[in-house]
Amino acid sequence: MDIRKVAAKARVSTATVSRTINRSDAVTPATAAKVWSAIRELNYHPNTHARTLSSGKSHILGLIISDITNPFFPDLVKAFESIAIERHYETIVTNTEYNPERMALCVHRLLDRRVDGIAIMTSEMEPGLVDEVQRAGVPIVTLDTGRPAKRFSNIKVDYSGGIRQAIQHLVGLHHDRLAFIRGPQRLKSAQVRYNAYARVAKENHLTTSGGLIADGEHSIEGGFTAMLNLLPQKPTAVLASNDLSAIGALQALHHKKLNVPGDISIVGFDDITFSRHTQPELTTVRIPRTEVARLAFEALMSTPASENGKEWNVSTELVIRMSTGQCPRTRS
Amino acid sequence: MDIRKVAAKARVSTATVSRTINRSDAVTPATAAKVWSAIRELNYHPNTHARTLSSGKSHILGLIISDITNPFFPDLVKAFESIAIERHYETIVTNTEYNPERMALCVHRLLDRRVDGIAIMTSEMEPGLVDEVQRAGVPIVTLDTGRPAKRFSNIKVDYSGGIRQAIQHLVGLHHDRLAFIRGPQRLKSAQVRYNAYARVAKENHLTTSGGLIADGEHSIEGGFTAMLNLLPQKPTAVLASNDLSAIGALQALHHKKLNVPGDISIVGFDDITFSRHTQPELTTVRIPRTEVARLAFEALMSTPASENGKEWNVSTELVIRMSTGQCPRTRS
DNA sequence: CTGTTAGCGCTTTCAG
DNA sequence: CTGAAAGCGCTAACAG
Repeated sequence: MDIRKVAAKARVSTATVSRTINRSDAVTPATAAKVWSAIRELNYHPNTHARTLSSGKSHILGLIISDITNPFFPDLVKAFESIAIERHYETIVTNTEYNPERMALCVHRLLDRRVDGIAIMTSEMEPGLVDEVQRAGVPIVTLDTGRPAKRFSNIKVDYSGGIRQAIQHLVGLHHDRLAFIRGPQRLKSAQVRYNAYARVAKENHLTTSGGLIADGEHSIEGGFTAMLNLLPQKPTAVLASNDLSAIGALQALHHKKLNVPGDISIVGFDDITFSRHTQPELTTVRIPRTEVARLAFEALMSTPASENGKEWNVSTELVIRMSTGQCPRTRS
Repeated sequence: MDIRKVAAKARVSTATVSRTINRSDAVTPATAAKVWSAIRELNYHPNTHARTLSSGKSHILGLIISDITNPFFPDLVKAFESIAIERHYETIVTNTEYNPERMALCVHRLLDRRVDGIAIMTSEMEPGLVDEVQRAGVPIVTLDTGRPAKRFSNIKVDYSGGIRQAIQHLVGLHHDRLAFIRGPQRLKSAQVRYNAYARVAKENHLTTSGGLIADGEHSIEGGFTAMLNLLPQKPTAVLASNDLSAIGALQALHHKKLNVPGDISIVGFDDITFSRHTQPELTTVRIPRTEVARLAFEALMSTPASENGKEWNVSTELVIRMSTGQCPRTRS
């Protein structure tokens, strides 16, 4: 079942069949109709590999993430795939498992498959790999990594703005001892969040003594421990670098029979699905992942083979739920 | 950069290069060495599409799931991909979004990409589609759907056994009013769980009056509502068809200021990651998803082009955590 | 507007 | 054990 059979049945050349499949407008509606009906009758499906081979475009996109098991990613992946499907692209998703070697492997596999673009959503990236992709002539888009260059775009999330939204919310509730649970400082996105906390806290004349900073490793367990370490410093509110560690903090407080937000307020970052279901529901800074996915796709599509990419900005949104309230000391 | 350049550099024919790449043992170690070094020097990567076109094997597998956003799936997907990579297969993951039309679309897209096998892990399946895949000559494996047939394998999870484990655990704790939160009855896997509950409860001479059954839709919200509806019937323990609805039940009880397991015991099903982090930690029946992924891959690999598939069994495991305890009425 | 034809890069007989 | 050559199924000039 190949294009020749269709051509024969429709009594045209294979070129014409190819043209009508590709919706070239250089085909008379009449002949196109003949071809389509032949296609239907024979239940013909073009061979994508043959297509790729001769056209040079695979219509496959690569999406690299850290770990599909991390609740940050599923929404992103889902959104990216939906958009891709809509635009008739297939997507291959690969996990780096936070491992640089594995990241290199992912990139190479995608390059071998001759993908038409690679979206790297891991907030870490070896510059060497970007080069390689660029040399391969494949558009690439990353999350918070580097500046636009040849075929290279970047999506920039306004983490600082998000932290500022959170702190202002807390300050508005009269909190004055604001602790921070950091993420792994080797992650650029975690660094940025921490720096923003330090800066904005200072702007608001809040103490940021060492005791108010703890490391939460961006995990529930880490957040739990971090919160326990923070407790002796009597913070009135705690800002976590991501939702997972905020959830850990929530559990630690529950464990210590402290009330949230009665005794302490908690704010997360990311707005993973589960944040809506914690006890109490978590106030958090949302990263609009659907939007990120959309921009990533757009960036890949809009980067003509030889042009420079651009920088795409996305801003965060404070989602106020039940884990934040008036500072206990200032309540009537 | 193609196979010809390599052949030229190594001073052999393209056939020989092809053979050494494919590790045919019809190549002298000496010539193979020459070829490999040429490959390395030129940094040659075979074009997978050309390969697929002429060999007929794409080395791509399709993995169809309902929704990557459902916490049941990420582990499964991750495990499947790791195994696939290890064995040098690429995998394309697609979401049906619980929609039959979309499922058909997924299957067709995969067939168009000439995948070497399709794993459908959705616990729902149109028989028509299976036929189509079979006719296309592509091995297929499903989860709890139908009996083995030509190139068609099935993985059978022992849901009944799981329900039995849960009920026996509860009976051992002297519970006698055991409620059940059902899943959507159009899902075969949910039906099986419900039927098993009814049967095993009866075997143990427990009441299963209508009031002890509620619909939880396999979601947190659904579980919440279901639990509220169950409360007037004063169950001493509740078994949920999946963890999400068990988590909803937990929240409902918390909301009503009831203690788990002091007042009521709760058991979930699946053992999603988050079950370890609920308050209290959820006792649940684990479906070993890594094992399921492994078997699915194995099933696809071990189905020679024209042979019948087989049935692969996987059993569940009761994970006892903190949400179950002695029946309150029978405590000293 | 349609047909002819030369590849795309690799695998695979078939000879030798 | 190695090479020559015929495709795999499609696209893209180039003619007409």
